[in-house]
Amino acid sequence: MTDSRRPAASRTRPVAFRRIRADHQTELAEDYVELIADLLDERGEARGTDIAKRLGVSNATVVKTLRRLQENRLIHQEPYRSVFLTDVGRKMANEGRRRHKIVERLLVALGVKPEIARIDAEGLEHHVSAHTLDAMKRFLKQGVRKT
Amino acid sequence: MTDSRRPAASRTRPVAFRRIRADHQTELAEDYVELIADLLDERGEARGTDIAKRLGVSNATVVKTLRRLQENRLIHQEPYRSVFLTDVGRKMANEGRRRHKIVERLLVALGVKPEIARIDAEGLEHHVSAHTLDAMKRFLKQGVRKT
DNA sequence: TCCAGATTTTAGCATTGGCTAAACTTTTGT
DNA sequence: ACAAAAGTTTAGCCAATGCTAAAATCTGGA
Repeated sequence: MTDSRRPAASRTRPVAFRRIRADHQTELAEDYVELIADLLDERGEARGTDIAKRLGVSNATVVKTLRRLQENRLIHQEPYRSVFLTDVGRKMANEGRRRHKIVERLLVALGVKPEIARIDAEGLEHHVSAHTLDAMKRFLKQGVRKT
Repeated sequence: MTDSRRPAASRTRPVAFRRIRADHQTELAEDYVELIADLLDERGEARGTDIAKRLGVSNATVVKTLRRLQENRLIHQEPYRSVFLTDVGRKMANEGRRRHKIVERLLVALGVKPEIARIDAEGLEHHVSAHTLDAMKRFLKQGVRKT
């Protein structure tokens, strides 16, 4: 077909879009475990209501999502009790925080206002590949260079 | 409550998460119109099947999504015919391309490999605020410097 | 202790975005 | 011109993520 004559961008696209769809699946899970980790650190427990408040969604939605996270062994919880992270969940939370920090620091280094950097980083962190994250880290560490 | 004693990050979160959920709603629409714009530029028409191939989803899914886009006046199409963009759709596509280009160029400037920059930019472009985009533009324009 | 108020979960609904298989058009080759 | 092939749409399914209202459970104060 005309395929070989198409610009490379066209052929890479399905890959990119497939990854985005995959990322979206883990995105919510990551947000939850990070938030739960924060709450546990801050106050030793993480109740559904607190999660709901910070995420800006209803209680019922949180309950339903937590059930799924529990099925995926990221958290455990008994009815009417606080949520806790499994080892897997804790690891995911740490990984998320790490990414978040790097992205946020990068934005600030670029001159983005801190409050905005925090908000944007929340959305961006889930779509940064390992390679890009490394590049960001390198950039932050060693000042700069440019073409 | 304890609210005033919580770190600022906690209080900003609902804002961030709400924006992310909102972004997700427009994300698919933006991807579609950008893709349609590309196809129209490349070959003068954009058929459902081409969109499906590039997005990596089934034909049926594309049909269903296009119906929604048409309801939202972003595209128009007659059955069994090519899709076209409305003025609104065209504007959205241009805006998306602009953001995409800046993000991709920034990643490359940071040392990310071009293929990876392209893929990552596809996921990142929807979560970059106007302010952050400006910062990126400024950074790209004036070479570099660092704290 | 025990019940009233607060908290949490369940029930039930809607929308989005995915799929496959079947039905329907359009196009093409003889 | 028309039948077979190719392309497109419809039908009907599923899972995820959101909601409100009702039911269930927990807890603190009398």
